[in-house]
Amino acid sequence: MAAREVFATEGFAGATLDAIAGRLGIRKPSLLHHFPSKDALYAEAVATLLEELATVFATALAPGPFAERLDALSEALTRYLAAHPEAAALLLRELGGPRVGPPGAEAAVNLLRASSAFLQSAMDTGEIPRRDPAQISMSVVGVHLVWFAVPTVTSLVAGANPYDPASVERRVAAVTAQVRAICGVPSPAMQPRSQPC
Amino acid sequence: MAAREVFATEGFAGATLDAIAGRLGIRKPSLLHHFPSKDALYAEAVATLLEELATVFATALAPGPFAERLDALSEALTRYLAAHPEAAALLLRELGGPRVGPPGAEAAVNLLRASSAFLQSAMDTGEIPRRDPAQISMSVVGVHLVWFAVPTVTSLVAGANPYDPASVERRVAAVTAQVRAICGVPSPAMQPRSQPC
DNA sequence: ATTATCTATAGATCTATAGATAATGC
DNA sequence: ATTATCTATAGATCTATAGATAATGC
Repeated sequence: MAAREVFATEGFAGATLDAIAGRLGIRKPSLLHHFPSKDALYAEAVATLLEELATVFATALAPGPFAERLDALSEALTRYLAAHPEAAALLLRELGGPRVGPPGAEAAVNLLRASSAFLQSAMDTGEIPRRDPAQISMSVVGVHLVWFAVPTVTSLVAGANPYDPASVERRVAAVTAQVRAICGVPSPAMQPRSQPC
Repeated sequence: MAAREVFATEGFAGATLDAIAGRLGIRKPSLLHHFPSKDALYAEAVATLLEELATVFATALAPGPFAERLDALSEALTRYLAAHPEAAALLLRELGGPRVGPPGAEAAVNLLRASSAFLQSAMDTGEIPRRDPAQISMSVVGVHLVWFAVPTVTSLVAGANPYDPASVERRVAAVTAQVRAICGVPSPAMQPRSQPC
């Protein structure tokens, strides 16, 4: 949606109804015909984003061994964020701002709790070492979001447009390995010293 | 500074000069007596934040073995962000928004390049496996920032106020281990399988 | 540092209009 | 075929407020 992009780049207060309507090719009063207020428009933008994320989670977390499910989740999230350039910035703004409230905060917290429960079950079966799942979940979210939330900085530091297909592939590979490492999954590439002797 | 907090929580457009002046106990025209414009006030807030961060980097990166320097940096950054509750959110807003430009973007990119160079030197000496330093630097920044940038969500997921002293200690311990893992530093706690046999 | 004031603009409301659809009459 | 209704759109307008300036006080 056009509103998402404007809210993501300009912030709630900086996003004007004129700008959003302009992107849609209509006038401000027409936009307000579809939504009772700017707040309602914002709430809808955030809600649909979180619904899409919940779908990504549910799809990626299909049955299978822990490491594969973790990789699937990392890859699916990265591809979603790459395909929706406004998503990461909007999420960070929404979750951090004073506007956190239903439905934004609750839906996001539910996703993070699902992630923590997923990690907890892997700890219970001994697949990964016991750690505080909340500490890991928040960090994994950070790894995923920041790369796409600050595209200008990312492209300057990485030397490539992060939305570039080749760039996305490199990010998928890097993030998958990094998330494994954070969770404590033994990854051959990350632990060259742990070869059997 | 009071302006930092308002910019961080409300965003640039949402931060009113009245709100900032109110926190300072003065009136709006008095605030504009010290700064020529709102933009100048914002630029100053971001610039001083990045100068403080540069100091934190410089202090933590004192000579020593790579792993110790990395831990010192993780700890120093976490303690700085915990002591300045508005810093993480302001950084993410600034680096992600359309307002990225001197001095914000340049100073931040310099810090990230310093971080990448630090990692590169450890790869050159074989202390950590060769990876793209930019991919690691951005992820490490994500790990550090998001935890403190969305305090409402963090406290709901972690079940504790992130600015609480005990909570900060737990975060320092978790982040230090996670950053080591992302960088590929063998950490006994994270790699129980790599004991000599 | 303040009070008073200026100017611009934002969200929101009101009224009107145009195309499409449904219900009704012949 | 006609009338009524529905839906989306727009221009004009209202009200509030934001950033900024000028004049003044201490």
